[in-house]
Amino acid sequence: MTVSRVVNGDPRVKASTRERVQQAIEELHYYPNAAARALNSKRTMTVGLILPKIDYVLSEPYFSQLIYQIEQAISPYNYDILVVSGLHQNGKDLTRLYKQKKVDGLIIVGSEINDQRLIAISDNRIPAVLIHGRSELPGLSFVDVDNYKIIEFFVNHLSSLGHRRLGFITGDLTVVNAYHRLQAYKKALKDRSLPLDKTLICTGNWSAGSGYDAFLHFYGLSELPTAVISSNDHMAIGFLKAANEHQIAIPQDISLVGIDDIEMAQFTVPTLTTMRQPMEALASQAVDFLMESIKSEASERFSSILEAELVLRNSCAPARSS
Amino acid sequence: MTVSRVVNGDPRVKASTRERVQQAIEELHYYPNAAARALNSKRTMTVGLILPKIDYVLSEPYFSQLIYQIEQAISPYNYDILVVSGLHQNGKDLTRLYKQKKVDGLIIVGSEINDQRLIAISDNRIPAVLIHGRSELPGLSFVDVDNYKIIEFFVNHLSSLGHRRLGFITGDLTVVNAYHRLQAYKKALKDRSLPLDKTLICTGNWSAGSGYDAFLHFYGLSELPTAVISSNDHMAIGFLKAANEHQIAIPQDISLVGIDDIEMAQFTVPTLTTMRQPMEALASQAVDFLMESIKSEASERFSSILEAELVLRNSCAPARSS
DNA sequence: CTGTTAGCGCTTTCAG
DNA sequence: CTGAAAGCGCTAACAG
Repeated sequence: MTVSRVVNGDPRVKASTRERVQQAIEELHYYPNAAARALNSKRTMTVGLILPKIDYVLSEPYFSQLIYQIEQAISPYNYDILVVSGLHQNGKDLTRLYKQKKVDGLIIVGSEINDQRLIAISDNRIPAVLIHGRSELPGLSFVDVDNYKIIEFFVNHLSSLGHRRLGFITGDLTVVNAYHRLQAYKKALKDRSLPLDKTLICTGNWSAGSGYDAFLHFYGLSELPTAVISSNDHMAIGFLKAANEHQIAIPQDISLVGIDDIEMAQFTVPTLTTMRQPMEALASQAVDFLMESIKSEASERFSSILEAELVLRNSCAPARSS
Repeated sequence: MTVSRVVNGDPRVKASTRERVQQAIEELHYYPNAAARALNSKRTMTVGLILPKIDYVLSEPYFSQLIYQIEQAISPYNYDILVVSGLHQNGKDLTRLYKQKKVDGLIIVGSEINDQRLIAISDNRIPAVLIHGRSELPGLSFVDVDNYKIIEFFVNHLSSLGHRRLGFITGDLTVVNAYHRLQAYKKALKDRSLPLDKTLICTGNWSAGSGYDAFLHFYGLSELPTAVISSNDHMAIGFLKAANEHQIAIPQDISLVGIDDIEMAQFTVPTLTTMRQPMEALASQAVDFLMESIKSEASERFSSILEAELVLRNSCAPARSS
């Protein structure tokens, strides 16, 4: 049909015919059948968005923001997104969606360390990009934030305020990001020749509840840290809550910082000093990389590391002169 | 092919052949092509999830929870979900996804009052169900929470604590839910013969910032309300923040309640009394209704109104005897 | 510039 | 119980 040409913007159609067809399309509310198109064009115009395995992630507003940003970024390409939680059965085989030809590529959020699922993706040459993850696998692109810089900045910031006992609350350590942040903490202490005290490292799992527990852990120590770096805002909020219940004042007794700049960070008492994730850039880069991978059959890798932005609020104070 | 029969569990295959085919499928990592299937079976095994138009929704953890629950509920049906924000262009024509044959039906979250888009859906006999919405349109099912009961309960609760000046913070009044809650507030006051003071009704938009502003509004009044009902937790948290900054103690000076029971409601100071949304039930009912509508060509309507559950925490106190 | 032919990978329907 | 034929709605390649 000539219709097909009009729909696809093929120039080889007389202007007048095009007009007539356009009009008919409008009148009949005609939409081309995506399944039929996908069947022979090998393009589904859909990408899969794989959310992390851990189940509390979706209670974090952070992820819904990300979904939103990705949707915004991909919409100019006329793509839709299929959202799959890594949690359940389907998540086991990330290649399913692609092999079924339901999607042209995958965006994977917050992959785990040594995620075996990524190998299958690379082996099958599935266009894919990781957000908040890294991989050396051929064909796998990634976009991440510079975790080292974030932590290094905070360690410097806090130690320049006179703090020497810096506590650290990790995220879920099976997740790449959490691990990097912990490494960065250790390195930064070393760089500033601050002592590394293992009791000041508390393993959390990103949830507010685990931040609450982290406070309890520190509170049980013979000496409190004078400042604490939390691997995300969520845990910092839990920490704040526990501190409040135990009459430990933030920031007077303990300075506290988080990461992400979730909306709630402005509404805590005191407001939370944190690092804002460049979420829009993260999303749009990821989308651009993925579109590039889908277009070019050659499985190139793209990657970029973005910088977080400091948001200075009221949860830090100089260390008490002792 | 016999393969097709095996894949679709057709019983008319010899057991031995079935085994051999199964094995080949495993070995070759074969997955049937969804586009081809969709093309002649008229089933895409995908549903569209339409999120609200308003852009701050996605900063609410509430919605990501919902996405998660829907995903869980639909996965046994072997369906995937395509997520579309109502915000941008595509949202204008909700029928697009269906007409393109990309989805078999739609789940629409938090529709607006007199949402024109719904008419097109009904007219086109697109299987659809509203979550947090109502509609009398033929073929449109819905699942909602009993907003009247929620508000009525709170009004009774607070007035039985001796409060007579009850403030109310609305959500975005273009949204069905927000409107119902406001109506319920007015009705409940009337039922208890409490005076309706318009200055005690403050129009918010669901965001924490608007809750903050609501406090400021009440604070500017010649007399503060002694208790405030916020149409969601998010705004209650903003309110809490503003109150704290102005040395108004919650609950001593003002009692406060929210709705939703978002995770943060446990981490505020004081913790927030609220109503938990039956989110899992909401999601699974919606999915069941939708699957039913998709199966039966007859455009039946299903609906159910679920009850929220009280979560009593520390943000309410008896009114001061004056 | 427009129409015809063929085929994408499946699931019918109808024969064997 | 298994195979062969036809067609879902589109686009690519070729004629006209």
